[in-house]
Amino acid sequence: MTSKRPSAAGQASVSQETVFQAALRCFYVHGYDGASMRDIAKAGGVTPAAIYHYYSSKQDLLMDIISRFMQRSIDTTRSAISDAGDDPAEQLFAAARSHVLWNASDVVSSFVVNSEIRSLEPHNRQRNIAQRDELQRMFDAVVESGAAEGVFATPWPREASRAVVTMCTAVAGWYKAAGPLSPGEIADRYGHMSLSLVGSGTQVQP
Amino acid sequence: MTSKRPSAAGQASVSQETVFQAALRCFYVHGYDGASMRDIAKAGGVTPAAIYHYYSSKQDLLMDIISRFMQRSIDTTRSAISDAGDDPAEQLFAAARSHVLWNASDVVSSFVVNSEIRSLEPHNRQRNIAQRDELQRMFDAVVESGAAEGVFATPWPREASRAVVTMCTAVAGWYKAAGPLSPGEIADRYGHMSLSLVGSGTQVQP
Amino acid sequence: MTSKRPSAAGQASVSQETVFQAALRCFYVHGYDGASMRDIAKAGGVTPAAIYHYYSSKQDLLMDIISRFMQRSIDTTRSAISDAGDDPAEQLFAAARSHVLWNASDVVSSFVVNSEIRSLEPHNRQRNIAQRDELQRMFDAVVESGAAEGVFATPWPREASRAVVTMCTAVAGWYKAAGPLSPGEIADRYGHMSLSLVGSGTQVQP
Amino acid sequence: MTSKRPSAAGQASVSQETVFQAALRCFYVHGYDGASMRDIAKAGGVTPAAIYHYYSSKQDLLMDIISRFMQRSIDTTRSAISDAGDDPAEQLFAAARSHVLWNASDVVSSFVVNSEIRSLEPHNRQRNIAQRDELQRMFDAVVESGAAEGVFATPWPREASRAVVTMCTAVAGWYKAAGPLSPGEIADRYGHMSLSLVGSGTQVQP
DNA sequence: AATGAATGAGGGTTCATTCAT
DNA sequence: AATGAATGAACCCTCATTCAT
Repeated sequence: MTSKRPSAAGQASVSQETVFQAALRCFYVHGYDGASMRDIAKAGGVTPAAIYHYYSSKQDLLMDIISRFMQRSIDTTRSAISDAGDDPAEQLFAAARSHVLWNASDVVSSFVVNSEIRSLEPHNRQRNIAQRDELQRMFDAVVESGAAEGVFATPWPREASRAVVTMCTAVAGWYKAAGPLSPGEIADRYGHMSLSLVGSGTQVQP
Repeated sequence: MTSKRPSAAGQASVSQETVFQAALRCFYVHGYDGASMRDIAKAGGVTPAAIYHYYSSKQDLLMDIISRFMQRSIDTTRSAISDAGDDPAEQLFAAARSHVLWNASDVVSSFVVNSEIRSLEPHNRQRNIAQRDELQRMFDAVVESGAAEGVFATPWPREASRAVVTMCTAVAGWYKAAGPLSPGEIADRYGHMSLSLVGSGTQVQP
Repeated sequence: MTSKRPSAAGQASVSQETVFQAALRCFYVHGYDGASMRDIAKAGGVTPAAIYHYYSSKQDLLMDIISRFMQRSIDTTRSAISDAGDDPAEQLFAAARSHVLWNASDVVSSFVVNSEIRSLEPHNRQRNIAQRDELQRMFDAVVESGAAEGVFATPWPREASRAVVTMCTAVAGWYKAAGPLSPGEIADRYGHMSLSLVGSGTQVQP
Repeated sequence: MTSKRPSAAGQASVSQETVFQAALRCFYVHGYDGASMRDIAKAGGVTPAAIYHYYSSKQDLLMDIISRFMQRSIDTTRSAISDAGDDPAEQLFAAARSHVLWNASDVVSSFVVNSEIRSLEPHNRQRNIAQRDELQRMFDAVVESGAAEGVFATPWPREASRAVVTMCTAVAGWYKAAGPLSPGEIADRYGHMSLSLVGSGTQVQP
């Protein structure tokens, strides 16, 4: 049963957003099973029972967190590609760059989204897989078109595409705001490494 | 504190190995917090209390699983590198290849090891970080020596090295024995992609 | 840490009082370690989990029982002494008498309080010792003033004072409501015996 | 079922004595229910299972500890009285004195014996009550004979006798070997206080 | 919108005890 | 005489969730 929450669409109440953020932080620190509804309530400054005004269950909370983030990942990537013109190399560079930036901009969400998929119940997991596939397919399309045009030399476009998404997503696992590199610098480097990975001969010289 | 188990060394009893495997499978399916000691006991065909003959706690079980796997990851990689001769390109190819093979050969362990680090208590996490660093440093050394010798063109050896390990490890996240590619084929491709990533001009043509 | 219970002060809820009484009885019959939370819950007609609405732990329950009783012991004794005028003999008689009456009036609490001190965790035990000292010191002051004024002949006021408190407290260990003597009669006799113990020459003839 | 141990009579094996002492200490520190058989085994340097060679159960261990101590309390008191001649005052002085000495000489046993009676199962508790009565009756006899002869002025020989035993036994609850008074000095004082308690006019001047 | 009280199920862990060796 | 392995029951406590108010 889905909650009475207005989902990604309508304006969520202030309290709901508070609960959402509290849950996100708790799942990040303790994991889905390790975080209790009491923990979340305390972190959000509300009563455990109050959470059930916005979410029908703990699972519902997790699903909201994951699906919202994934949808924005998709939207962000789509925009980056469509703004990059027609050159597959420019498109891949832009897609990788934006994916790194997006994940580095919210490492907490990114980590939860990528580590708690297992905690989704079958029905929700299915929807999640669809979103992940949608994201992956955008990268696949870019790499495959580059391979078809001959600008990417890789003989395995599918593996390369998967590796690109994987390594860009993983940035959230180690990125620290206090590190020596800015998110933009890291994103640039991953853009170039992605081009290397697919065997692009026309990659912009760093 | 730690159990009477002979650790990675001596011959563990049959029952202990049974418990170990049962715990591994349960952690894989339900996660550390999601798996109960009763689940593990049932999966191993023993009593919950019997587990405590071999492991002092649930945490002790997780630590054994993780540290054993990490140690073998280190040993495997070290052997691969030292058997590969003096050429950094050959070394990186061999290291990436063996790392993919190792993780694909035991996706269950690999997944648990790479997703339950958060569940380690501070003391154990510290030891785990040391092992992860040891593994990463072996790849770093290869990439850096290649960069110093001029056989790797990458301007960012450190990021490239991290990306290589990341993407090879992640193979366990999607590899299925029933897939179209054999582990050896996948490993080969990742070997080559790793060389691309570091800008190797001397990579063997696939 | 400590529960939300209003302690000795405010009005405790009916359910909390029920739990308190159930725990008291269980500790009396089985001892602290021998009584289980399930026993207590059953005795109070509630669920085990419900107990944790009022008390944060089994230890918290014990501490509430002990500290409440001790505080009333102190208050009772203080009143008795201050109502007894200036004569140390009258004061000691009154103090011993009221202490016997108090302990005989609630042998269950008295027994638990005096036999489960060991079960207190260090922090709580410390607070308990302070209360016991406060009670003992009131008797000490009376005996010492009597010795100083020469109305008590005992050469060892400190030992005598301790013996008085000991023997009066111990009444709870054997007093039975069905016995041949009323609490008042027993209290009178212990008042006189206390005067004997300190070598009072002016004790009222029984 | 009683154990195969040779009871208080025959020569106990060295190991059994070790187990006995370990149990005594554990019961002293943690209480009967609070001490586990594993605790006792560890304290005695043996295996939990080994304990069952000497004692049939945990309860059997407690009973052995309590009944041995009580029997010696009785024997000690009987000797003291019979060695004291015919004067009830001398007898009471000697009995109180020896009882204090005995309890102060083994505060650990004394504490366990006097605080774990509740932990005895019905059958064993009955036997314990018989021993306690036997001890009390020896004091009663002395006080009553003194009252009959007119050398003790107390109008309540029974209460006085109980108070004497109580306060002497309780010495074990606070006596510390490092204290300012030697056991002998404390015993003397309690002997004199006992005479005061029964209203003896012929008590030896301290 | 929000709460405090309550629940039944289950959490990790320890228990006294047994038994084949 | 002594052990290591094992058990079934029970331990204290916390869980997600409900519901009258």
